[in-house]
Amino acid sequence: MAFMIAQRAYIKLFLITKVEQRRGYGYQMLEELKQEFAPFGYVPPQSEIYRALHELVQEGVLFRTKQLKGSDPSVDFQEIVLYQFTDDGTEKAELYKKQVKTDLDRCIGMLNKAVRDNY
Amino acid sequence: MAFMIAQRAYIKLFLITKVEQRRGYGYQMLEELKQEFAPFGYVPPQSEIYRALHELVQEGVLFRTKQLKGSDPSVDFQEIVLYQFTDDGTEKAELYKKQVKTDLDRCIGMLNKAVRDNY
DNA sequence: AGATGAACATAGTGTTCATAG
DNA sequence: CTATGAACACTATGTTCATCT
Repeated sequence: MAFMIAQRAYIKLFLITKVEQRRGYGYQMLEELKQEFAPFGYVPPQSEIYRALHELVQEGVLFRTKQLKGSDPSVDFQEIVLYQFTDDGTEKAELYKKQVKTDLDRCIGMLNKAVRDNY
Repeated sequence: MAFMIAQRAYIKLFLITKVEQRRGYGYQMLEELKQEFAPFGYVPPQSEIYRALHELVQEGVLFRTKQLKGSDPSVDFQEIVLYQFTDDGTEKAELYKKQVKTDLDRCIGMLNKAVRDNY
């Protein structure tokens, strides 16, 4: 058993939830996460978000569709990669979340123990 | 800012507290920590305990004294390395603990956020 | 078995670079 | 500046080995 939860797993969790709420793309979700974690002084690195998304595709949870960002192609040519759940992606995601939940609880327990025992 | 607290820092915290309670030696504290963390399925690796102790010595928090384990040298020749606080070790330890506390709280906050936001 | 230490190998990262509109 | 991706570099860690009683 590893000591703490990995950053990758932690980020994947949030990405899954974001895709649950609405189809999203990497850069967008990255910026949102930066905002959310700002109070903790934690800046999720760009590379980790993309690595996490790639892994979720590899694992068959998400699939990619490319698409132009703006509604008017003559104005906005920016191509983005949208992520959404595969057919059985929702199930797989739920399973994954269940596993991560166990680990989260374990980690919280260990950190609380540190506070209890040493302060 | 790193994502999570490092295992090294986490272990150093417990080692400091153990030395506060009584002078101890590596193997002994390792075994105690193994017991304490067993419920979490976490087995602190031997190498990390020694590395942590060496670092605390480097940082001037602890100092070492060698000593025979048993009371009767004709029976027990096992040499152990006892650790105790240096003159200003207590202060340094307190400062270190204060810093780690901040990080512990931050980590607990981030893990709780994960539970709140994704379940 | 108890006890200490270091060497070696690797995974998970952080940082930088490449590309494109 | 938005957006995606990969290459590279590093550091904390896991595993193994060495040594002694």
